[in-house]
Amino acid sequence: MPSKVSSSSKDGNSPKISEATVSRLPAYYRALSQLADAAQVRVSSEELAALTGVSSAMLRKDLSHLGSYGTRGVGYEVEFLRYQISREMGLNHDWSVVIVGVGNLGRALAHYGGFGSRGFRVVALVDADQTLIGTKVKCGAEGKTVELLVHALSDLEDVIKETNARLGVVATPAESAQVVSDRLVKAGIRSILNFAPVHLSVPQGVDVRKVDLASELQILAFHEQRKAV
Amino acid sequence: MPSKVSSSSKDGNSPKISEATVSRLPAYYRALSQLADAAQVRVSSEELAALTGVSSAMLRKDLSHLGSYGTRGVGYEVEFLRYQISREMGLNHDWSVVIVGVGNLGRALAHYGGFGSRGFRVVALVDADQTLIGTKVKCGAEGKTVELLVHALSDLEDVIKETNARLGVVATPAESAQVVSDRLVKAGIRSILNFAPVHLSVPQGVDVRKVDLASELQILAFHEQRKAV
DNA sequence: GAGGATTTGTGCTTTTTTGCACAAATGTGT
DNA sequence: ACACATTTGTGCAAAAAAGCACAAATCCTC
Repeated sequence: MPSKVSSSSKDGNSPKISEATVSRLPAYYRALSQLADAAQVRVSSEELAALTGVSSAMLRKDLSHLGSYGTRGVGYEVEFLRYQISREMGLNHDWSVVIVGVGNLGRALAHYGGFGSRGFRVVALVDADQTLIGTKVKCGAEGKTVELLVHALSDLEDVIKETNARLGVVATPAESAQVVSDRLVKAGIRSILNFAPVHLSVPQGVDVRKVDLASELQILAFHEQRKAV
Repeated sequence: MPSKVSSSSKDGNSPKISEATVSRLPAYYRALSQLADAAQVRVSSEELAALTGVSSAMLRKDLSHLGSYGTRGVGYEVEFLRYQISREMGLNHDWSVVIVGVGNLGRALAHYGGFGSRGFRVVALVDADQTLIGTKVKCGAEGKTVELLVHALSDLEDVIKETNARLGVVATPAESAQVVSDRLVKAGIRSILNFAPVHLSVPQGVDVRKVDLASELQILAFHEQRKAV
């Protein structure tokens, strides 16, 4: 058999990048962005691994799943690798995000600059609270803030259709999270980031990622307790 | 060898609960709290698993690492199991938390009710911004809010000593996160929850958990892109 | 008090993830 | 042109996690 057969870079069937790898790609991407900002041209697996807190072997294996983008004896080109990761993760185009729940957390998320700078744009705010509906909330970090109108929860479907939102953020109290989630799914959203401290049950094909602040502290507390011998 | 040798419930050496199990205990604890609030007395592994989004077999194996707290043919007693988990995780006493960085996110965290209701108490706020230092910020959810003074970053060590804080939350911009982390460690903090989008390097013995909002959205975006066939 | 219906706890298997070590490929210097 | 220093990519081994299936223990009914 000759050296290469047909591993065309865009096979129909994706080569199944493992979940563990996917969860680390954002960190690599961020570190590469930092390096690019600092005008660094090349980076070794050792250096990039140190920046992201993984072992260099793991980093290389992770990257090898995307393709063979490094040069032996040299390293990786920062901009090129960054582009490849962003393409693989779908960050080369913007993603529209709808935030449901405009309490303290929802507002903080709307303000958060990290979203806008990484291909995410908050395009809609929704809440059930009558006293919030119709008010305007600043979105985005300093530099390019936009004011968004808070829509009624009853208009959720329309808002999603109009804004073409693909990602939904649930920042409501625990009690309403499941109901909101159901409506997001019914409106066509298939990717949900959940900040409410409850498990959301969704039909197959819908992804939910949960961020639970209290849980994180509890995990820390567990280890902290063990340290105190 | 006879059936049981000496598995006394409190061995000197902890029986090594796996990290994956630890990361799920908070979810079990929360679900049990809900059930307790609803005055439910018993729960089966099947029911509790459904509430937390894991398989019943996994739930049982997780719980078996803590001890044998269920009754075959019956299930688990809600209050008893809840207590056992809380004890194991060190939630039977309060943990003092210092939040560094009182921007949008830091304030949202301070407000967040989920902390207080689960054994965590925000006891100090610290920031480097001169215009924030000395101002007062409301802490805790509705019901029992407390106003806390924002201290100067330069007083970090004193504040930690006075308040006896054990857990540190980094909610600063990425640029300052590593410096803040170093100072937290130097002041004796060995458990850090990091919201800044950078990897913190800390000496051995210090735990860091990272919550990265943008990363979560990126992971969702990755899967969302794959769905679009 | 015996038999059947439940439901836990766990040994074993399978899958996933991590880690090691080294061959393959590149650049460099003489 | 050739030996040598680097650094990637990867096969293989080890460890961790998840899943299966069933024996052991309990309750309920008659």
